[in-house]
Parts: sequence; C-alpha cells; structure tokens
Amino acid sequence: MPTRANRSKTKQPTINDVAALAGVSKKTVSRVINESPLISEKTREKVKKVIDKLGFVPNPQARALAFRRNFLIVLLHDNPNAQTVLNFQNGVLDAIKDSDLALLVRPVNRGSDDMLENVRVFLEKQRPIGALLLPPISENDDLTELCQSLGVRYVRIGSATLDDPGRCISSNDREVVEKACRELIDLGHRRIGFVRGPQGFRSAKERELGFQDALAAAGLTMPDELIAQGNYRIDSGTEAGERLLSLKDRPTAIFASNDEMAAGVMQVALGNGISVPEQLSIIGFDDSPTATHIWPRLSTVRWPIREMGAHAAHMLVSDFLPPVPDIKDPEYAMLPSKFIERQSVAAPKK
Amino acid sequence: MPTRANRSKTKQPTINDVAALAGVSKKTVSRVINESPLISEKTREKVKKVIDKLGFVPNPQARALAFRRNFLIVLLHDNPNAQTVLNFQNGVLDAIKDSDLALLVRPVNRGSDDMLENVRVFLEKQRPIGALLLPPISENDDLTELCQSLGVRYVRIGSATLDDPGRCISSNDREVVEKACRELIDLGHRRIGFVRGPQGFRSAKERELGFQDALAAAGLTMPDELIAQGNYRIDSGTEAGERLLSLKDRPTAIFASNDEMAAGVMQVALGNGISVPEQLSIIGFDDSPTATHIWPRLSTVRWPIREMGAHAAHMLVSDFLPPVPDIKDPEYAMLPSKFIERQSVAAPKK
DNA sequence: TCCTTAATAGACACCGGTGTCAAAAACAAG
DNA sequence: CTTGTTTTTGACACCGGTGTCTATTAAGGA
Repeated sequence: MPTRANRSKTKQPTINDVAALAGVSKKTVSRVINESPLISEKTREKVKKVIDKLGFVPNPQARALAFRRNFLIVLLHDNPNAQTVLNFQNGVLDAIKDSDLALLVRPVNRGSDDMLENVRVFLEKQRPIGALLLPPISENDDLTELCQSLGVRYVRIGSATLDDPGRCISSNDREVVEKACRELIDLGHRRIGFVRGPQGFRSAKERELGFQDALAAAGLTMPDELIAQGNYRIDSGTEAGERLLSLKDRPTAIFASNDEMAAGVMQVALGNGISVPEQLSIIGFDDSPTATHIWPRLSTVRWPIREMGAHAAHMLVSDFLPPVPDIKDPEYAMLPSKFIERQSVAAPKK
Repeated sequence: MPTRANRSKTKQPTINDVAALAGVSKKTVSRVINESPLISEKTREKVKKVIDKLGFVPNPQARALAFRRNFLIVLLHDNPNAQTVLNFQNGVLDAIKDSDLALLVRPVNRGSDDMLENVRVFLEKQRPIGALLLPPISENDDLTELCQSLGVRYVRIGSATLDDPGRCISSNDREVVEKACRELIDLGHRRIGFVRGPQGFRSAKERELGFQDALAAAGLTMPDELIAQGNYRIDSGTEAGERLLSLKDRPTAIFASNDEMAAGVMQVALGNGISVPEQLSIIGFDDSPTATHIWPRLSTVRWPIREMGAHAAHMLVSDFLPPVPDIKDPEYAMLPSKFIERQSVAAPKK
C-alpha cells in the first residue's frame, strides 16, 4: 500500500510551484493569497485556479518570518478557576475556528518576580498577533505596557470596566449581584451573610460592592460578624459556613462570592441538619458545573465567559476573522451577567 | 546607519549580530545554540558569552522554517469533560514549562466527516513536533496514521492499554473499579446499580468491565434492571437515579461511571429523602471538583490525568525537555488510578 | 620536518514567504 | 502616433535560521 509512503514523500506545493504553473512571479501569487487590491481580476482568477488545483496552503512559518509576526493569539492566565479558563478558551476557539489563527495557551505565575520577564521572553519568541488577558492578571498594567512595547495587541477581561477603551471586555457583575441580593431582601431576608473573595481580586471587590449596594438600598447594615473572608476555594467556604452558621442569631441567607465557596457553605449547612433552602438560602457566583451538581441546585450568577472569549477574540483580531452576525460591534465591551434562579433560595421561615 | 542604542531598542539581536560580535560565522553560532558536538569548547564559551551579553534568543519562526518543523506540540481533543481536558493540559504545560516548546490546543469534532481532513490541514500548517491525543479520539487509528504519514509524533491517552507501544499512556481503570466495587460487596451490598457511560467510549467499557469483574468474583449477577445507560452528563445521572431508585427492590449502592452522573444519582436520592450513605452508597469516577463539592463528598476513582499530561509530554518529546526526576522512564506507560474514599459509602442498613 | 587525518570553522545556498522599487503594460490625452 | 499617467507585474534582497560541502586548523605518525 503505497499511499502512506507516497504521502510522506510528496512535498506540499509551495508558492514557487504555484507561480511556475500559473506562469507568474511568486510575488503575484503572494498578492493573491493576501488579497491585495493591486492586482487585476484576470490574473487573480488565473492564480486562484492553480492554487485550488494544487491545494496550495501558504506555509505559516515562512509568513511568520517574513511578516515578523506569527498568526497566533495567546491566552495568558493565572486563574484559580479551571473551569473559567477552559470556558473562555473554548469561546476563543469558537471564534477563530475557521480562521488562519491558532491559539497558544500560557499560564503565568502571578506571584513570582520574574513573571514579567517570562512573559516578555515568551512574547518575543512567539511573536503573536495579540494576547488575551484573563483576570486577575488582566489588571496588571505592567503586562499591558509590555504588550504595547512589543507591538502585541491585547484585550483584557475584567469584572468591571477598565479604563482602556477598545481593549477591554467586562461584565456588569456588581449590578447583577445587587439584583440577586435584592431578591433575597424582597423575600424577607434581613440577616444575610457574605463570603468574600480573595483580597486583591477585582472580581471579588465588584461582587462585594454589589452586595453592599443591595443592603444599602434596603437600609440594612453589614455587621462584621456576618462577613467571612474566603479565597474562592471550597475549604474557605466550609470555614465560613462553620462560623456563620454557628452564630447565635444565624443568617437566613448567605451570598458566597463564588459557587465553590457556596458549595462549602452548603456542605456545612446540610451536615448540621440545616435544610436548604428552607432554613438557609444560598447564592453563589459563576454558574460553574458545581452549581448544578450540588443538591439543591444552586442559584447563582452566570458570567458569560465563553461568549466573552469569542467576543474578546473578535475584538482582538477582527481583521483576521470572518465577520459573525451575533457580534455586531466588537467595540461594544460589556457582556451582561445574569442571575440564575435554581433551588437554593426561598423565603426565610418565620 | 543606526547606532547601537537605536538598534537595541528597535530590534532583537539576531544570529548575525551574535556572529559579528563574536567574530565567528553564523553557522558557528547556530552550532552553539543547537549544542552541536562539532565545535571546540573554546569557541563555544566565547559565543555563549556574547549570546548572554546580547540576550539573544533564536527566532522560532526562522528555525521552524529551516527545520521544516515547529517547536510546538498540539493537544487534540474532543472530550465531553472540560475538567479532564484542562487538567491534562495543565500537566502538559507543567512538563514543557522550561523548554522551548509551546502548546497549541485544537478541539476536533469527532462526529463530522471532514474531521480527518481538518486535522490534516491543521497539522500540515502548524507542523508541530508531536500531537497528544486524548480519549475518545485517541482510539481513532485513522488519526494516528495521519500523524505518521505527516511525520508528526504522537502519544495517545487511553483508559486501557492500546497496542501501540511507546506511544500510549493508560491507567488501570478496570482494576481499580473492580477494587472499589469489591469494597461495596465486602461491606455487604448485594444489589448494586450501575450507570453506564456512553456507547463507544473505551473508558466507559473499561469501567463496566471492572464492575463486572467484581460482581463475577463475588458470584453476583448483573440483572438488567440494575443497569442504566448514561452519557456522562448529569441529566443522564438523574434519569438513571429516578429509575433505579424507584425499583421495588431498590439497590443499596450505585456505581456511576463518572462523577457527574453520580451527582445526578445523588440529587435524586436526596430529593426523595433517601439518605446517602445510610440508605444508599454511591461511587463515582474521575475525582472531578464535583466529587468534593457535593454533599456528602463522593467516593470516587482518581484518574491521574494531570500526571498523565506531564508524562505524555515527556514520552512525546523527551529529547526536547529537561529530564525530570519523577519521570524516570518515559517509556513506562501505565499510571495507576486510585480509589478515593470519602463519605458516600457505608454498609447497607439491614 | 613533512605528510596524513581528524576536528573545527566558514561560505553559500536554501527554507517559503514578503517588501521595495523599478519595469512593463494599459489607458488617456494631446 | 506620441507622450504622460496610472495600473499591474516582476526582480531581487531580505526575514533569521539550518544543511551541505569545502577550507582551514590542529593533532598524530613516519
């Protein structure tokens, strides 16, 4: 069976083959594949026919060398939430699926001193067209400056509007959290616990602000004893739950700044015979798979992360991507989050 | 004529700059960066000094063009379980962190007819060193043949040993499932339900075989009424749970072929006042985050997916990677899964 | 000391595209 | 039919490395 051997020996056609067969110069072929306007319709057709016949695909490495730029976009992240990263990544992949672009993933270590240097070397090596910055590193101005100085476009994803127009995608987390918490208040909850996200995360801050807004609007206060510090991990959720639920006058509802911590709170509640939502309402944030896997299913806020990925990709490299109907205006930078009601919320029992 | 300061600001140093400054030919510099043995220690040192001084980093695009191969490995997957993909991906990234390699992610559409053609174009364009195939597409022989014919190395990940030595990583799922189920039997369970994974998945098959092994060893039968078909999604878990738990003589334990379906079963149990593990023991598979997020926490089988990622990367491109102590032998292809006991299993109530 | 052989270094073409700029062709006007 | 102007096209250098083959140097033997 000669098929395999043949294939491996057969070289892919190059621009020279096309040029020779079409009887034009390679530069002319180059113009055709780059859709240059400086070419007559007649030659364009002629060359295109040969390209199709030969199945010629331009070599990205050679283009990258000549362009001094790779047809790549990189995803930089240091995100504690794997699911978020993957969803976002899938959104990006959706967007670039039918383009010439490829996606490179690069986790960075936000803590370390040489983070910036690492990223610089990486970007200098890969020379991508652009970079996508996921929170929390999207808030790092050194990184965006680095991108600028290397001529790498970037788009930052954030939970609040960053002052960097045209290069930033955010959602209205604060507003939606406020709405979700107002719902608790409307149901009659007066003592509402709050599990805070980690310090220094913009997302955590935004969610807390939304919570405060709701309380303030209802004229409620936020006593320290009802606030617990968390770190977005489940264990900090159980710790928070243990403290909050052992209070003498325990809260009738708890808002946790993400689903994982909400799951922790719920474990403590169920483990202590406190039924959810009858005796305790819980709201999370992220709409991660966890939200539907736990019982009762968690009311939460859905952050449109996959859509953000697609949108961010379009914002970053709209000139390389086929236009997509549902992304009318890649400049439009806010994608709304949504409160999703499931079974973990009810009116407080008197 | 640009001054040196100018140039260093504008442009990264190239092999030519190094050659000029070191007073050697570019080919000699090339030998140094490629660690060729055909060079004297003296010149090597001299050149290395200049490389460090200039901070020269070889341009990967140029190398790729000359080598006709990109310093890239691609991850091909069509996996319904996002968490698995991400974990694996992180394992790969761990492994290539300090190397010259980068990771390209490529989801493929197993169903579609042009899948193979898509992958071919992708590989021909990107010219990666190698490809990593996650299940279920790792079982597709057309794909591996394609890789062969394009000179792309590959490593396939599977839940059972595939007959492709040196290019395959697997775990001992069957054995571990058998052990987990034997534990149920030893606790006294006699009626054990089974939620099957989707048809055509090797992983699903392996888990089922392990289950059968355990039952057979104990002389138990596997009545049809205790078997439910699932698809690894939570809804199929709840459906299975609804059917199995409404049986007149309902099972005292259920093994679900993955955690998500186990979570579905658990939701049905808790929703119907069947307490876990007192009245129903549940075991899952994957040790996904879900397993610890639900309550009670799920006993499950941990599949060492992240380690497999690192291991697979080493198997694929050990010659590009710095040796790592814990991966003594990249040829060794089996990474053991482990049964993890949490709170969802207990002896059946008489 | 001279010749042979092995080790090292360099010249040069090449990988497959793109940018620049000048030449050729097409068109318009005189 | 020229001449001037605008399109189109092509020649050629270049992007930054590597492979091949030859020239040079160093080492070893007679």
